[in-house]
Amino acid sequence: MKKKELGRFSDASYLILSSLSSGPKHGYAMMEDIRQFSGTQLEPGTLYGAISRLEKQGWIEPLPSEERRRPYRITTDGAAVLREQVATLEQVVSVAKNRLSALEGL
Amino acid sequence: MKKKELGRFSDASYLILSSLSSGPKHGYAMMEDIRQFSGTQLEPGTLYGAISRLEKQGWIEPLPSEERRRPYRITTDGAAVLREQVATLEQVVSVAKNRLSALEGL
DNA sequence: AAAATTACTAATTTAAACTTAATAGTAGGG
DNA sequence: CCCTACTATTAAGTTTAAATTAGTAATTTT
Repeated sequence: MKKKELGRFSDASYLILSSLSSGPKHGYAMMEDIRQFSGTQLEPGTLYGAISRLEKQGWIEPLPSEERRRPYRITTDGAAVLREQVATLEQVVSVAKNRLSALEGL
Repeated sequence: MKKKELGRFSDASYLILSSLSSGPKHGYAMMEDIRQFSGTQLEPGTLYGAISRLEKQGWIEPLPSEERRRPYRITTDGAAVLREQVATLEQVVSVAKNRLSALEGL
């Protein structure tokens, strides 16, 4: 997929941004949250890999860590990117739903 | 991302299935269609790679080729998988929208 | 105290996506 | 009728993300 301004934008990325848009969380808490609202179980390798990429891009930022937890919050840029992504997804979902409902039989 | 029953399910995959749910198309026509309804320009490597994976999984199937075109149509299985995916995406989009609207300032 | 859960790190493998280029047929305009 | 642009696919090489798995260690629960 090509998304000129945004670079790659994976499932894991927008799930994490969605999770952080209800407030700062550390990795493990995101895992739980994402599993609950999306049914997707992100494995540690996927989750923490995506987290460090998002941090590098400036879409999330770390907060002072508590004990052994490393909490993050979404940045202004991250929220903007998520808003854009959500708008696109909404559009795609609506097209897919319309087309599927017109599919005879299948 | 893990999706036990479905295996990987990429952006390119559901864009192609969405495209084919308005009727059979060959690769190039999918490219055009997808660009129009999603704003995503799938490059040939991505598109034809995803097509052959979808065929292998039985979610799309080839029709007799016309001239130099290789048209495909979505299968019953493919439609079922897309329906499921769309339902999940709808759920995720709705959560993200709610959370974003509650994000003060950002 | 043992077991389960929390929380993250790390390494390897697999597979997808990006990029780019090559190929070749077809159509339209000057 | 030749040149260009568009149509349509194949192919190759590189990069990156994701899956898988294992390991560590602290905390909580039983």
